[in-house]
Amino acid sequence: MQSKSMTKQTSPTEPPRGTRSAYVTELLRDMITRGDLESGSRVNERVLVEQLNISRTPLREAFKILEREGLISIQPNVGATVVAFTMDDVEASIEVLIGLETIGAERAAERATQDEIDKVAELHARMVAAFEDSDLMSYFHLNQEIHQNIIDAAHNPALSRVYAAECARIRRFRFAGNRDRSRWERAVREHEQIAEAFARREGPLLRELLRAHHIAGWQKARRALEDDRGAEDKAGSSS
Amino acid sequence: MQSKSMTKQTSPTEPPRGTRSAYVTELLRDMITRGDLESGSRVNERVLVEQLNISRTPLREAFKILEREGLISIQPNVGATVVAFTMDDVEASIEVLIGLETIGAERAAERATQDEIDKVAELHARMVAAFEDSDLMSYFHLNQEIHQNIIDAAHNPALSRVYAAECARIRRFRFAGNRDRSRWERAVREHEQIAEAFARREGPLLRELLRAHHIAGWQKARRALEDDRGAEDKAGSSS
DNA sequence: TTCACGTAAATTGCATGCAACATTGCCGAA
DNA sequence: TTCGGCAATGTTGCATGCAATTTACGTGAA
Repeated sequence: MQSKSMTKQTSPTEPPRGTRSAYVTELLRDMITRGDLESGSRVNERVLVEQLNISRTPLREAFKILEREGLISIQPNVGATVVAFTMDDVEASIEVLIGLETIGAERAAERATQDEIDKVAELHARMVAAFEDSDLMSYFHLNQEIHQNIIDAAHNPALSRVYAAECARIRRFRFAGNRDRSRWERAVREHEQIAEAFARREGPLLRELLRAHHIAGWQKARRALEDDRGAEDKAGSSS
Repeated sequence: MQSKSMTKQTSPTEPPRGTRSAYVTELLRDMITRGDLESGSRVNERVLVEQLNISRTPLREAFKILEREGLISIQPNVGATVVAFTMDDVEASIEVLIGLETIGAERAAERATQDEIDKVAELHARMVAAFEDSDLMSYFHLNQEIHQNIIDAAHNPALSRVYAAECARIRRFRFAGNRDRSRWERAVREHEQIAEAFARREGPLLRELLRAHHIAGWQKARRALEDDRGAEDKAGSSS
């Protein structure tokens, strides 16, 4: 910890490749997504500087980036806090994501290359495998990747960009969707249909399948999150 | 609500209200929108530091923000350049904006308060007045404000946020749309219908009117911009 | 000519010190 | 007690210096 020279090992876990700024941005994003930094909590510069072994300059740059991404909020002369989402906020984001996929689905069905279709098929196969292994983490990531790949197949850079950003904002609230096995199984079946519709370039069908998929997933996730939140409120009011 | 940022030069003793970081971010955004910083050109820190009379720290923070907004691009250890849009890039953004308004229109028709409807009616009246005065600048800003207000009436914070961000990205390319009087007149008539549909809460109609409005506006703007670009290429500013 | 290479200049990335602002805690008055 | 004000502490905002990297340039060889 005391060695602050240019050693490659700053911590046993992560090597800071690229710029410090980008490195710490990604690190903080992960910490927020994973819940290491709680919603609504203050984010102290000094604490993070010591914890992450970097100086304040790149950290503050990361703050600015994350603020623009909608993950933290900075009050001038006061400090940064992790943005606290209400369930309605998340729902609003989902509504936006559905809208974006609505545009993307039809365009993707028109414009996708065969390679892109194959890629989604491959990701889907791997996702099914993850499901069968009950590997929730891999499943989750592959799931996200499939959606992003379909969007990307629309060949609209602005769309890809906005979609990715909005996904990142609410990622931390979407784990909860597939916690019970029955919903999870249903989600996999939905994905099966989605992958097929995409492979057949059936834009309108793809669009509707995606919409239904998101709505169903969010309903489950919302309920799970509300349970969590209720439990939290009862358990940990010791902050 | 006058033109507040149409100032040109930075006096030696500026009034940087708020943080320097926020101040310089807005300044740079305006400079890009206005074309003071050309598309594709390098953005040198030292030059801006001298020109804007601030130090490198807030400037570099502004760079990070603007990069996340999609206005500039930063290459590590090399520097920042103003993002150069192709016509297809702009069209992609418009496609996204249309998609966002599609979601927004129906929700806004359902959820708008009477105050919000009145506000749009008032903005519309002022926009018509600007048109009759041939005040293109005011017209343009009121136009943007109307669209944003309709979106805001959907009461979806994520949507408002994303829409505003995407508008800001391509603002500099949308001036060209109403340069010939006939298109401008037609745009005003379209806005008349839009305002009415909104007032009557006719969601689907509003959605279609907005889509048609954007497509028509963009077609004109694209042609105008392509003419400009062609002329530029001939005039020859190569560097 | 063109290419290669090494050095100098310019530019960026980051750490750190200082000043400004906000927050906390204490003390006294009502 | 409660409230207001003031000092002490902590935190943020910014300027600046230094190291690392890139870019520009000049020299020489093929």
